[in-house]
Amino acid sequence: MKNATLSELFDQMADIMEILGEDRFRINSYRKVARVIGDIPTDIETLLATGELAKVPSIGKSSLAKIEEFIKTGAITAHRQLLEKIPPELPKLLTIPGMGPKGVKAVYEHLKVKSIAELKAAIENGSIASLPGFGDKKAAGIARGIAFLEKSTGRIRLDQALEAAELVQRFLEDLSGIHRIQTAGSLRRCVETIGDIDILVTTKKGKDSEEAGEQIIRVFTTAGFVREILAAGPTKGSVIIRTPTTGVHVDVRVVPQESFGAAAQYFTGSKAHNVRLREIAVKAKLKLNEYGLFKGEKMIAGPKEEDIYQKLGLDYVQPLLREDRGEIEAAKNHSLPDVIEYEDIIADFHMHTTASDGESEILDLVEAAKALGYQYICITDHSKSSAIANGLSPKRLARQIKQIRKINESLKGLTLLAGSEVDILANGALDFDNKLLADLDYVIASVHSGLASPREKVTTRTLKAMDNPYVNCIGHPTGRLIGQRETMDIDMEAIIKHASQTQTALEINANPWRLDLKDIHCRMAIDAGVKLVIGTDAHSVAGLGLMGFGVATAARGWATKSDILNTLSVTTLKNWVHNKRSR
DNA sequence: GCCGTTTTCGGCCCGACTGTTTTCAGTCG
Repeated sequence: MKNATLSELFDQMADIMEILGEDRFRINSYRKVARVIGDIPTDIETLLATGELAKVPSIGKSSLAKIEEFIKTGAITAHRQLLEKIPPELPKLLTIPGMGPKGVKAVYEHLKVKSIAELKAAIENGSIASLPGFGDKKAAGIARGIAFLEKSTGRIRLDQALEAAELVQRFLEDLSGIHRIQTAGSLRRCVETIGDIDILVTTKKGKDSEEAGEQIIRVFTTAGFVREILAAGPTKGSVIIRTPTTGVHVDVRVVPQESFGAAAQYFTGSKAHNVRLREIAVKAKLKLNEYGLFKGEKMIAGPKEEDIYQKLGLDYVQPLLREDRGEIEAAKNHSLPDVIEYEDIIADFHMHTTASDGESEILDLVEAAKALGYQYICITDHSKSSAIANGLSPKRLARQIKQIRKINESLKGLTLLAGSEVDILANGALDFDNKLLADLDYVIASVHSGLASPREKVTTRTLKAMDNPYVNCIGHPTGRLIGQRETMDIDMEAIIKHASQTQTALEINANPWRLDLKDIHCRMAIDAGVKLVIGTDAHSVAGLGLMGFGVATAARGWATKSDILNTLSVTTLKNWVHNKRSR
């Protein structure tokens, strides 16, 4: 799959063109192409071959030719020519907060600075501060930017972001003069990783509301959890807050009450989605900004987010879909999907007990599931090959099945199903024989070893597992751990196609470390008619609470209720399982 | 470079904050 590489190449060309000071609209086109390619889940080579790529918006003739050249030769001439114009390390300077293309150009042209190391030296010997347009404060700011970059672990996981946001939110709730608090940005859209946290605050109406805003920013930026203030104006505060593991960038923005909807829309993004909206506004001779939608001087929408969309002639697009992945077109012609919601979930299909590597007993999980309002859950401990996870031997699993049946007999209000997370062995065989699997209600098959094997191998073994009539689902299909372990090099198109042919569901593992399948693959699977199942992979009672991350990921993949197994009644689910076994 | 219910040429989203400035450019989101 060359999509990621190509996306990077286009971004790199845009970086270099920015430093060279070329036409910004042209640069923008390259950025757009980079984003669009990055969002495409299918192999770009296939799309090119079928002619589909030429139909993708934002990819024009010129980009198409570059992509074609890359597929054929493994390089793009235009890219190589751009690289020849600047030192190879120079674009890296753009990653430093506070360094933009003009700054990079200036330090290179005046001081021959070609790398971050050389920039550091130039700051220390004072030559940066003496550049025209620079100064002591700016030099110090760049030094802080470098330090941040060196310490930073990059984007954080959704659960980490949520925790940090809650800390700030609780703090803000205690302040006076606040009308409403709303998290925005990528966190509200539940993107799998978060760069910085955006929190929107509206002030209560009144003549001193402006002053109240300033006061809020002042108090926020001087709070105890703040490690560093990046900016603090009358309506916007930007800080790095202390967390146990890393620093997190948090922006708080204050707007008047009547602008709440417009501001929520604006700060939720995504940027690409917003640009599209503002283009539509301009065409309708309107202006859209964070304060409202305006016709001339007159505000025609602002307090409510829904009204912004409505006045632009669009159906309301919920935050999870705002990525410019076709939702604007769908909102225009009233074909937005009615995506899955947390309330639709009545079951959890993936959890571990003390029998393998979990921390909770079956009965504890049962009670917790009841409290969550579920109708049924499925116990899925590891199989014997996962020795580190204390995987169950056939004998132990047989005993556990009996135990589960017994508990289920006396249960009221919840059905307890017996399952297993069976290892897919290196050759694609399963860790238990079919006779034992036949005694289970539901079977997840997962790869836990050999994740770095070649594409061919990891793909074939998973395909083979799907052929087994007792395998109902492939657990965490790509094996990735966000920020820690790359995805397996697996042929997702082949997996999805075979899942459809064999009536095998694919898991959305709800653990924020995994979110596997991820959103764009969910959408691809749904388009192919594959069922998805959300599993928390809980290793304790608390783990059951991760369901929301999985639901959000499904919704970001445009999943509706009917795409998700967790919405089926236990009877329908059993019929579904039976269906594959009797094929 | 891309695109077209005002256009195949001439447009292309919007505002806050900072620092270095005498009125604004650069950066960021």
